[in-house]
Amino acid sequence: MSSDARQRLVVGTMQLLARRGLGGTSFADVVELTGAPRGSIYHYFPGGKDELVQAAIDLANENALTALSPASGKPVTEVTKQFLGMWRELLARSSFTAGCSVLAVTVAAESAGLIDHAGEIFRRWRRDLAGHLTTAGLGPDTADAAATFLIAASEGAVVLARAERSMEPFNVVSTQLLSYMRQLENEADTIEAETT
Amino acid sequence: MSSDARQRLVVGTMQLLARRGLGGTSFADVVELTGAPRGSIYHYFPGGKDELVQAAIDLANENALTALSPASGKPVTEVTKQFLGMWRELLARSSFTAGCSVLAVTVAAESAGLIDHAGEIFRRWRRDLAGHLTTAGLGPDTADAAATFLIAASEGAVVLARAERSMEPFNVVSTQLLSYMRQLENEADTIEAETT
DNA sequence: GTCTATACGAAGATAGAC
DNA sequence: GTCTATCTTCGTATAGAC
Repeated sequence: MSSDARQRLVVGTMQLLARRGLGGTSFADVVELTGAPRGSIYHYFPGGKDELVQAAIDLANENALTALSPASGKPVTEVTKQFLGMWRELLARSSFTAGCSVLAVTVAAESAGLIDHAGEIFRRWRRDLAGHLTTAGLGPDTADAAATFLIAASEGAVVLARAERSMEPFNVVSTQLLSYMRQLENEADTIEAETT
Repeated sequence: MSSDARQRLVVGTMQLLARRGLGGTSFADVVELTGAPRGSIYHYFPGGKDELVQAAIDLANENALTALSPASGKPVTEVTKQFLGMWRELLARSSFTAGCSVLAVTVAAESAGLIDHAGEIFRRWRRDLAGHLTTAGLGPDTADAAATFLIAASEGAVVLARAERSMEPFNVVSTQLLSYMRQLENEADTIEAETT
């Protein structure tokens, strides 16, 4: 398979971005981690680092959407738990050394194109998550707002957990978020009961 | 004043960290931005970049605590607005090119000491903010949780706003947070009314 | 498709003059 | 306290052989 090296490069770059940030991720690091041929980088990514990084956060995007898809059709709290679980697992498996690669790129990008790409990914997450919440019974506006809130608080919680090297702040935020979402769920059920 | 150059270096480093991240902040950048003498860096910070960055996020810490202090003694929603206002102003003044320097260091730090330092700052913010919320009438546990929630969601909202180059996600999160905090305020008032 | 070699600049850090 | 010069390492990127 000719694109095997390419895929390894993308996966490795995503992991390194999540751990060391954009400036801390060099080609040498990526090659060392993945074992991919050095010559493959510019073969598959003639645009250089920007193009490789873009592909890496695209992968992070797809991974997130995939991780969220089993929550489709489930209740609001289940969707919330699914999203939180994704981040909790990342923190646990990495012993708090990894976070969100899209966030890492956002706060360190030097090219406007990379920032815009990160922005599109976040928009995509917001839209996708809002879709799940709408399916779960929330009104469109409520779902939109809740999705953005959920993403922002989760991202922040991951950063706090990394900095403190502890799951505690993440757990605190998870509890608050679940409480908030449960309430939205109840309000939606109440409205539905009143109007049917 | 002999420490004038030192102060300029620290301020400039903090600003650059907030804009370009840790890896994107070089001594050359700092010297150019601040106009400080090149020779001053290792004179005031013999520990090199780590020591300078540490001083920079210490300044960010103090700035945040100072910005929050006028909220002391005010209601829960006022404390919340004060905290959110600090970040909103940063986003607006920088046209979405700047964020939190402590977050930037957290996601890109290569030395354990720097991460731990960032962790201590976040802990400090959580404690300080919880103190204000307790003064405002929340119970200690509720105040602790709400403070962490507020910080996490704000940090995440700043990242989303930067990525999308828009205040919209930040506004959405602000609204949700205020709604949540208002509710805690009401619950606390109710309990107080019942027990007095 | 992948390799080695290398160009070229920039990074952090150090030494010694002033 | 500040300067210039320099060391060394590392970064991205390119060229050309295989």
